[in-house]
Amino acid sequence: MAYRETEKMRERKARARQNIIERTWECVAEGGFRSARITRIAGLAGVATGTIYRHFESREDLFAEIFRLATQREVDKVAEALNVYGNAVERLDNALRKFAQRALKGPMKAWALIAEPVDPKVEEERLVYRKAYASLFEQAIRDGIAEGCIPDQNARLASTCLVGAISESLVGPLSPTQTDIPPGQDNNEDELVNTIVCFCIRGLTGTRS
Amino acid sequence: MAYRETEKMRERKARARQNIIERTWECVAEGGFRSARITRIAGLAGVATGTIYRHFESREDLFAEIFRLATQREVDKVAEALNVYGNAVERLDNALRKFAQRALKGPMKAWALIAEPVDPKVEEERLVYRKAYASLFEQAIRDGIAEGCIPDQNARLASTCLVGAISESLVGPLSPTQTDIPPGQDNNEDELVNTIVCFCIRGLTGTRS
Amino acid sequence: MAYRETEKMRERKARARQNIIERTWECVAEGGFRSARITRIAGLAGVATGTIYRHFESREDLFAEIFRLATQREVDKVAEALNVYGNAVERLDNALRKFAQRALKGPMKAWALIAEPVDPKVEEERLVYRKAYASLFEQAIRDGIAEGCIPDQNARLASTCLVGAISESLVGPLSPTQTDIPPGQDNNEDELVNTIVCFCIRGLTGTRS
Amino acid sequence: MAYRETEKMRERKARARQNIIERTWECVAEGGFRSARITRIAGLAGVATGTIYRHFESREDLFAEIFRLATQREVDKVAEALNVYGNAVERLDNALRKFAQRALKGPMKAWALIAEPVDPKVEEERLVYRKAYASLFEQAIRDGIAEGCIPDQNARLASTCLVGAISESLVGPLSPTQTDIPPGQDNNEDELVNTIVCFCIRGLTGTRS
DNA sequence: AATGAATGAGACTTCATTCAT
DNA sequence: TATGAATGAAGTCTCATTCAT
Repeated sequence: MAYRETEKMRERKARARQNIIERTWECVAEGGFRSARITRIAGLAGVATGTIYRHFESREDLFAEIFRLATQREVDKVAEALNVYGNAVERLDNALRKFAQRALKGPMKAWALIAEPVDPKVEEERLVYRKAYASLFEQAIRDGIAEGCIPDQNARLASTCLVGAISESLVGPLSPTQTDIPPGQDNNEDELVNTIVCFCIRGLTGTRS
Repeated sequence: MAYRETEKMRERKARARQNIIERTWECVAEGGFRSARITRIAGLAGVATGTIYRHFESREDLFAEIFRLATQREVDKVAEALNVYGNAVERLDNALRKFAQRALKGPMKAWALIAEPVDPKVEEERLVYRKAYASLFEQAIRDGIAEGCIPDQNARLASTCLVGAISESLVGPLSPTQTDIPPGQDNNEDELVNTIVCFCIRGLTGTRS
Repeated sequence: MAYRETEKMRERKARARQNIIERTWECVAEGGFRSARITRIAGLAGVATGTIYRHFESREDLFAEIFRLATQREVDKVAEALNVYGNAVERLDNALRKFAQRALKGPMKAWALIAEPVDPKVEEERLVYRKAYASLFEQAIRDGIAEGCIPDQNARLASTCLVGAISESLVGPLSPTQTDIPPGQDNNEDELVNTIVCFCIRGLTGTRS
Repeated sequence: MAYRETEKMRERKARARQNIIERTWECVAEGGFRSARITRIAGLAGVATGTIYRHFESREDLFAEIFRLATQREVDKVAEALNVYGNAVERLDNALRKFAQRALKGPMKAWALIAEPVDPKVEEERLVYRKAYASLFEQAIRDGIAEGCIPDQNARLASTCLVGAISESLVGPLSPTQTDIPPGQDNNEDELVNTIVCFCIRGLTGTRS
């Protein structure tokens, strides 16, 4: 019979691609981009290595795509969290909390997106990502300055401080090698997030929240 | 006499070892640990690759040693900066400024010590390093709380936030991909350091400094 | 009616095959056999790669067929050019000129047919092709010897020399790497053809034409 | 004991390199550059693949070196053959004969040097090689014109014809697939060389030698 | 009969480490 | 003790061919 079920095949192909993407993201979640081998990804996805190359031009391109997708998801979440009802400080508080919570859930993923050294094409995506974050926070800070709830300051630099404080505070300390921190009240995730966000908000506003 | 010979040899060996260490640190300053090749290190040091292995068990061990030494130097600087006359906030301000300035002078070094992904043995050293920093800042924060110039808070977590905010703010923004930030007042190194340190101090104290 | 259907299908199939052949020859004209990818041929022909394999057993078989057809065309041209009115030398002069001119018009094609290294099955076809040429020229040379306008000699070997001299003189010098020959009178195509053909005729006749 | 026998090792290394070169040339003699695999070369040489890369930057560089060496040998032989006592025609006759005889001894080698499509770096060497040949023959032809034993003509073009006629006449017909030409007087190597060289000389001089 | 996604062997290359000298 | 040539596992990528649809 003729090959008419193009639709079905297209779907199947899309599924295969999606599968590769998900398996790749799994690998990245395990050890970052650098240690995600094409052979391992193919193995996990249950396809031949060549198949990866039918869906993506190169390892770098695959990673760039993964990065783009994961990043978009994160930025969207932050944008959404900034979009609640309230003044700028409240909205920033909400967004920072969201950002921190998500990073805590997948530290290696967060690290891969934020700090892992990557190839040029992926780094290019990261630049876009950083700019997206910077823009979001920066605008919210500007709003706060206009509203009078945040003192006048260099909004751009401040937004970088926010991302930095949270990233390192969460990603750094929680990286695999650091999970030996003795458990206790201090390690309670909620308190961790709370403390960091308070630090950030105070850093911005200069007031005890 | 035989003893003198041995003495001489020991000294010579120590010099060789020191030389390898210094050349390795140079390589790391260029491109981080990952891109520091044994062959290049040997080349710079003017010895054979095999000689490296007479002084260090493996590349990883060499790097761990490098890390340990570099780290100690940094921690010492911060400790020294914390040791000035003044109240806790002033001392922390001084230390954070020192930390930020040093990171700015050698961003790649700072990145290698703070954020570059490294092999387990090196990561182990990093943990020690983080703890050393944490301890120093933590103690200063506790002092501040006791003095009443810093509000009561989780000192350990706060110290992590400090390191994180500064690291990412400096190492991140100054990484190669971010050098396209348009030059201007904002890029002035002093202002950069100033802004970040203020953010940190406010984050700690909750007051506009 | 069933028969008519079959007839129509046969025709359609023949057209598809012809299309594949023409597109393949285009690819060969671009970069020779070696760089003619099945995927590219299929793309140009507007069919799937699998379809190629419905018409030809393998890439090698496809190339062998292409070679056979192209070759036949060339040999026919030479045969035709040898078939003019005149003595053997004049007829050979005419044929060599034709041969040279055609090679000049499509150097890559000529190179693919004459000199490109190819797989066994294609090489087999090349043998046939060479023999066809040899036979044509050989017969003309024999005619010339009989007519007395060409001195007695090994006609078969002489015919090989003719093909060789022209092929290399045209295909070799016109290959991409040699296009840096400074332009001028020497590069005039007509003069080039003229010189080579004269060389060949002199080689045969031993007289200054 | 200290590593003092640098001389010995240098010699050994040179031998290893020489060995690789010879084994590579063997591979080329079997199937040309294209089919000479690094793994096979390493296997023949009895070394690891990595060893090849200690002596040569890349496969292409190795081939370029092989080409350079083989080429130099050939050009030297021709230069030497042109350097005998006699007039230009006699010297050319001698050189062409030498050239033809050598090509006959190793057709695949000759083909690899003359006509096989190769990577850019190797092609670059070929250009040098072609120029060297062209220069040698061209000068001899000019000498002949000056001496009056060769009629005035485009010496450069003529020299190309010579190389072409011989190359194709010998390399083409004698390639592996063509060895099924029935043996007989015609296939006698001496006669073959003789015929081709006569053809060439007549092509140049326009006289029956 | 046509499709084209999937296959997977095989090619080149890198570089930390070893060991005869 | 120092040397550095040699090692070889491991990585990415290509492309002719197959086969379920």
